[in-house]
Amino acid sequence: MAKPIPTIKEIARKLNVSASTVSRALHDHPRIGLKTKERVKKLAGELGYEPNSQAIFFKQQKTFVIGVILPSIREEFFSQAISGIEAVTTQSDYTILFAQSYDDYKREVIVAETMKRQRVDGLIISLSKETTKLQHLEAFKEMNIPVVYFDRVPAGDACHKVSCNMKTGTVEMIHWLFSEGLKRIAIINGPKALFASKERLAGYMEGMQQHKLKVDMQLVEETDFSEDSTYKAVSNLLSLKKLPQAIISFNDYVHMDAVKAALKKKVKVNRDLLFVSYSNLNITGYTSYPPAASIEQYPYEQGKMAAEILFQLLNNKQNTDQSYIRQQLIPKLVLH
Amino acid sequence: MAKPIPTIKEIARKLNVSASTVSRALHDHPRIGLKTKERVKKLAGELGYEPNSQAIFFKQQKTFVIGVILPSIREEFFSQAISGIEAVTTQSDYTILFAQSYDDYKREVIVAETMKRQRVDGLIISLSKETTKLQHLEAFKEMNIPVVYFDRVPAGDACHKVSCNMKTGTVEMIHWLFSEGLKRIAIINGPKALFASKERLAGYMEGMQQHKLKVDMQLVEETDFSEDSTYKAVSNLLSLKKLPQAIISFNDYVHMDAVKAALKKKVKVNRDLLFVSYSNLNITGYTSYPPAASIEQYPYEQGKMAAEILFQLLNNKQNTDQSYIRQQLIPKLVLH
DNA sequence: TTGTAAGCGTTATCAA
DNA sequence: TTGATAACGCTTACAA
Repeated sequence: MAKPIPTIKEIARKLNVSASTVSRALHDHPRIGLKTKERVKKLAGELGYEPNSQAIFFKQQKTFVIGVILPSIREEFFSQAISGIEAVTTQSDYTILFAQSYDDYKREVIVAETMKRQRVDGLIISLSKETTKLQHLEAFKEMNIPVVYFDRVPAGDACHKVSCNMKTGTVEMIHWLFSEGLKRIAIINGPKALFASKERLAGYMEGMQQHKLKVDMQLVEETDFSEDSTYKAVSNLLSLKKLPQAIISFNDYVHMDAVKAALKKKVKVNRDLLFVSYSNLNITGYTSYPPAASIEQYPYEQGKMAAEILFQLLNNKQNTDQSYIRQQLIPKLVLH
Repeated sequence: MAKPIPTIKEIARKLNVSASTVSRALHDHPRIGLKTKERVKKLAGELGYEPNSQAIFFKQQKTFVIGVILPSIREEFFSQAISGIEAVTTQSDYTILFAQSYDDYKREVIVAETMKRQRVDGLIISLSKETTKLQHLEAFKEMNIPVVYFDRVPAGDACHKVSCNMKTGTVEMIHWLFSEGLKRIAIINGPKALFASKERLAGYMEGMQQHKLKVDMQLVEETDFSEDSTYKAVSNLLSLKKLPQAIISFNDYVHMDAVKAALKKKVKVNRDLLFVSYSNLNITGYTSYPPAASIEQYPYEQGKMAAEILFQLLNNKQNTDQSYIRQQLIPKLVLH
């Protein structure tokens, strides 16, 4: 059954020509005999010859593979993002080596190692929520493998990254809430380590101050994204003497858990207490209590842009220009 | 800036030993001098040596990469499945080359080609809903690359596959509906070409007959999974003279669209008309009208089993045993 | 205990 | 127009 894959050598042997001739014939090299070319192509077709990319890549020191590491593909945000990445890579005949960190720093290090060993030509990553150190990724740079971060990006300037300016988005959100007459605005933020959390907080502060609203730190809660943690955050907010009039959740998943918690506590969701969120995912459309407003973060576009930046870097490898590319998308407030 | 990745040769040169010694030292070959071993390892560490897997794989004629082709990772079903696959591959130091067919046959062919060129060691695939011909996948067999299908599997016997026995599941569902006193049971099935659709229909027929219920083909609708198509199916059912008492949707996404449609038509969902479904996805828990019952299809387990079968095949490559492995999971009816 | 050399499949360079 | 050869990085039989 094992009809082995023919190699150039075999074709050469059967045709009594040299391997290089076969190679050239298959590549339509200009100065190769027409007859030879045809003979070679014919036999190659019959034998079902397939060039061995492993060998080619090995020789070229390229793999035509880019690594993609995401916290969790189950989140619609990331599944959309990877589709954006895929849209770009397909065009360039690149493929995607995929792995999840499951928001676990150790796993992120391990899968990064694996991808490094696999010699991916480039890496696109959205950091795990636990990640603070970046040695495992700095290592790529040393090997001259470009790394592009997106969405969950490091704070510093010394990296290529794509993200949504959540500060701006949050300011806009508060602006809208204020215009609706709401002044006691709470936020359930993500883990402090996340850059995205810092941005949200900064936007929260700035937005409140712009409208001369007092910032009450009791209104600032935090979740590690587990349902329990979000439940606790909601509990805390609902046990305050002065109840909040609106809750901004870190994203739509937190939002859904927050609503669940609020309903248990008999809150009249979006009547007594307005829930708003980030991400603007499709699934909220099917839920009982979608957020009254959500900030669209364009995951597909973020993925696409990250991939585009990566290819830009790959094509300028020898380029001495060592500046970093940083793109910020302007999020859009979507009312529901 | 380009500190190039050191190779075995360089280490050998700097240490005035041969490349083979370095290779053996790094692999803890038993009969290599302790001192040499240490010297080599030390320098390798200092230089940040990383074995070039490309070269190793090239030599071993293996890639330690398996291809995974899914219709759409945005569906929770498939994102759970790939996590199951990943759980297995990680243990064996394999990585996943990932691509989506977007339920487009042509795309499926293209990405399959790409993976073949990349010489994946094996392939796991869930077919696009358009796929009827399998040449693009037969080609893998000829190259001795094992292929394992899961969930959306071909009908024939001549392949390795994992799926949930949806016939059994559907019979069980009808059994339960009957026990709830419902007799006019409609089904919104998927495209006829899908094996999964055939199984559901077979189960529907059998279930109805078991309970001596008349099978009325007007109660059997079909959707191509688009919201419009599902809307039309629901419309048709609701315009029947004798209205159905229950609707079985192909999966939870169809279910959600079906409910949306029914609500537009002023149906009292799950009161006048009971909605049940397949998949038992988490997201339905957040929706206003989760299915009254859903058939758990164990996507994570299916992915895991498919990967396990694949590794079994990879480890028995020379094995002459050419029988096909076919696994069926028994789905579970989950009441909500 | 270590070194030498061949080989994996392909392509590029040089020579014929 | 075609052929011979070397090279990519690594492993491994065989030789020393």
